[in-house]
Amino acid sequence: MNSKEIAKLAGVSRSTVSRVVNNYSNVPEETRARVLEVIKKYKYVPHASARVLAGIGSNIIGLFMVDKKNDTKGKKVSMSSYFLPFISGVIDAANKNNYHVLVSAVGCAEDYRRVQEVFYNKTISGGIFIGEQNDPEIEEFMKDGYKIVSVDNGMTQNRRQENGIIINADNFNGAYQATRYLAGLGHTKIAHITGYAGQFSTVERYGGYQKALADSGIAPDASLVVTGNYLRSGGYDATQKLLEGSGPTAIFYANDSMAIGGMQAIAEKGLKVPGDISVVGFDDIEISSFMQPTLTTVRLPTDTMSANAVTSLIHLMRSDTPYYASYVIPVDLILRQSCAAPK
Amino acid sequence: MNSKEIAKLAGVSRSTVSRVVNNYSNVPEETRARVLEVIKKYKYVPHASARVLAGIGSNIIGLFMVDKKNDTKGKKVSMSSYFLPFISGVIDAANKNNYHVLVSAVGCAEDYRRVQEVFYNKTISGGIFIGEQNDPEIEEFMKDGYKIVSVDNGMTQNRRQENGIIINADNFNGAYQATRYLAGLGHTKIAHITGYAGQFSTVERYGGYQKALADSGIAPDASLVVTGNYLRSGGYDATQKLLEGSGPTAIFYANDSMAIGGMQAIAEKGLKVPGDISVVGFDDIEISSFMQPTLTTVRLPTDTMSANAVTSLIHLMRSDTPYYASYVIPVDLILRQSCAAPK
DNA sequence: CAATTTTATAAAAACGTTTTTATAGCAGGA
DNA sequence: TCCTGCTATAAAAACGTTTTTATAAAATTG
Repeated sequence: MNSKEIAKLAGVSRSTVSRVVNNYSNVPEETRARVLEVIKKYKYVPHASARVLAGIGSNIIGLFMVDKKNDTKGKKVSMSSYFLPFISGVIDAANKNNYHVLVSAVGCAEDYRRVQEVFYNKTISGGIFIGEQNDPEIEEFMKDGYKIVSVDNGMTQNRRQENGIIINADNFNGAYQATRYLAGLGHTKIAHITGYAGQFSTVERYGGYQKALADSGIAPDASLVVTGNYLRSGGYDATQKLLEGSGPTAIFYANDSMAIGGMQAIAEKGLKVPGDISVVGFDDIEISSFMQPTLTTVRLPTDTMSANAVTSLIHLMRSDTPYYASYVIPVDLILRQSCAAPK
Repeated sequence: MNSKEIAKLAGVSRSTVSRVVNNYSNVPEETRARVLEVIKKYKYVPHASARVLAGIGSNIIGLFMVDKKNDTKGKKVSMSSYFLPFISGVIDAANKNNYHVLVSAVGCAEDYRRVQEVFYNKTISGGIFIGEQNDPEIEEFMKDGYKIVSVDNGMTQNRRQENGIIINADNFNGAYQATRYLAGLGHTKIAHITGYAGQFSTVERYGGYQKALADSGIAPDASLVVTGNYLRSGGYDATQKLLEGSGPTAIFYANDSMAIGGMQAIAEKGLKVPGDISVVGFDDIEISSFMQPTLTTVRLPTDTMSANAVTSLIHLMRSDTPYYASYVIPVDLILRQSCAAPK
């Protein structure tokens, strides 16, 4: 069933059907009603591709999850735990605004071909990237004028020139709060397991940690900082390494996954959390509130961020003048059971 | 940049460009090379909508997560924990076959309008539904000839007539294995917290439990069966209720979420898992291996199921003769720390 | 070497919309 | 009354492909 047939059945022209479908004003009530009746009767829904082709633009946005920390050669892209609430939030916000969401994962360079395809072939009219990215491909897309919102992005600092929107959690402040909290409990030997080396969030969280130490009058101790990688296994390994040296009384992990891996290493060493060692994470992934003890952590406001991403993108897609914007979303420290004053 | 311009630049006609793009055989090597060069130079990618319109069919499939257990009035649809690996698996399998995935959540009747839209307007050429569904809407879609694979579906029994594919985990056998395992450890007072009343998986898992009791020579005890709802809070409530009566020495929960809620209730009662009560779940969601103690459970083979769903759907989309098929995927009992012999 | 088949490729039709242009009918003003 | 401007709507053009049809040139056949 197409608009031509509907037109014939309603005794009007295709143009009139189109005007009714698109709710234009210049069609008298009587005609409109007649057309709508036929549309309803035959369950007519305009062909999406035909509309896009005619210039109305796709109502699909892309959601791309960038995760290159994992080995993805031939294997499937494993999604970071904190992606799920994002996906759900983005879909929800998009649907509310009458958009559909095409979801894809980007794990290796080859995957960018697929992303490029949907941008170039006009399947989507805008895209949201989530996850650490400082990939030239995304810069390229922005330069080409495609509408892009980048969440948790590594570019904030250096590349303010492009056309696009960047949304980040306040990594620095979250780390600062977490570390200050530990210091406030009386800890002075506060260790830090960092994120993946070189990533923006890693640098920011490390920076917040350092500033908090300084503001608390605690001298930095290089032996208490171990490079991690945001993975559970990395947290486990880094913690083992850390516990070989002069023992800290508290550890601030750059994310929850590593904290969970670390707690396992701590337990295997025969130490108690928080009795012997206090632990703080970052992200507040679902598992964290079910650990024993439950994990004190910095909550990533995923709902705010996903909703913000969608509305920003829609704004970007509707405006024709390119512009840059950067949002930093505040975070909260969630107090649970994994911290205590040092003995 | 469109095919007309490419044609002009390469000194050929649009038809030839099309034949090159689609890798048809009847174009000589020399011409093909010339056209490909221009295409590459100008980064030409054929307009997706134009191709669909011309009859080539969309290369997008829909992935619909059905979850009506939660209150979704105005709120966002919260996704069940076991959806994430599915999404990831489906996207991965689809991408391997050159399909993109449009993801949507279905929480209320209104959401079906959105789903209907993408089917009717030809945005997608097939769809996968995940989650308990016995909704007339899906039946309707199947009847209308749309290509559909339904995973974890409630229809298996009664509606074999439709055109579509149904994939289920072997719920009955999983529950059977779990219960037999508990009986094998020496338990005789084995309780069961069921899933959401009326759902197919609930019935099957309950059935497996009953059969295992019978095969183990244990008389069924109605006071040891409590109706749950697949939610964490439901597991908590049901367990409290259960522990008021004559105490069981083991509990088989119809899913992990309820088992996790239940373990909390058990701990609050001052009882130990597995010392006082053994616990088995179902699904093997990510959290389960991080509980203290780690949770013995029945693993849902999500990878197998998602890959199976995609390949089945592609098969369905490519064939023109409608048919019905139903797959039951075997499951495994994963032994961890939450079970022990009764005192 | 003429007749026929095959090959290469151009031109045209089709897909289903939206948007622009055109036109007929009619109301209002001079 | 005649012109002007507005309303309702039809017709046509445009969007960018694929597919079908047509045709000229080249190769093959007897």
